[in-house]
Amino acid sequence: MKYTVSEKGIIATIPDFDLDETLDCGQAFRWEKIDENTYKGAYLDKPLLISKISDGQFLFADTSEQDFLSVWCPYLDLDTDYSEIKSRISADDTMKKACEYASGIRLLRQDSWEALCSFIISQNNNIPRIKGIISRLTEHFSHFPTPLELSRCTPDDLSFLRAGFRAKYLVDAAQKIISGEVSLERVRTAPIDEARKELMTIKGVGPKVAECALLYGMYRTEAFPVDVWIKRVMEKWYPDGLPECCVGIEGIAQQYLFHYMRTFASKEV
DNA sequence: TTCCAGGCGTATC
DNA sequence: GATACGCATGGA
Repeated sequence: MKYTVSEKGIIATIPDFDLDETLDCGQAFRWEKIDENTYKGAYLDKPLLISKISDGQFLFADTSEQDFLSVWCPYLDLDTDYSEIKSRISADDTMKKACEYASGIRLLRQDSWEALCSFIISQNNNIPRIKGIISRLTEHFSHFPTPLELSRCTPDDLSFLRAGFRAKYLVDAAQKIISGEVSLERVRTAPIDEARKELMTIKGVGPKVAECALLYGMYRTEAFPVDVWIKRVMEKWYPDGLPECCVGIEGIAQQYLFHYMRTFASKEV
């Protein structure tokens, strides 16, 4: 990772990276686009202003060199070679097109608890409303609430969220983590089927939410969330399953396919 | 007004 | 195990 420290912040050269495609593509919900080339957000309650300053050049402001290295590099998955990943999965023709269409996607290494909550909130919901609920959640607690903080709430206490029927699911997730009934650390390293099973003991966590928590919150790249868009992708191009070149990184392939189908192929019909 | 949004729990067969 | 239906909320 090449970078220099300037008065304005850290200037880093990052290949295969697009702010919109990575921070505003439905994998994270706390990033706010404040102008054409800048996003404002936080991770582990550390703030960041990140701007594209030219092709492949990004400014990290409102942060320190230490946090750049220990927080933002891992979070943005900057040590992973996405050119290599894209080259590998481009052995498949449709995948090649999807990679070319949204070539700046990166899989964020998000916090597992926050991702779990975010995707519990996401069910039968739209992205603007998901963002609103999470924003009210973090503002109310002045940070993303811990499992302990949420476990002490009743669904009624969370009515300010306007999360509807999902509030009770958040409380159940928090309580199961505090009781030890579910351990996100155990889930993180468990064989994928056991991991899915353990997550799905939480009320409001079904196959889709479990898969999203694994992929986006635990960097389990073999997790493959299937929503309506990916269902269409599979019916259209992969009726017999994903190609061999995607084995082990189905979740990353899914990111390219999701974006491709939503913003491009959906125009065909 | 009605439909829908990166689903899931429950009832019913 | 498959399928239908309700669910909170708010924007289109």
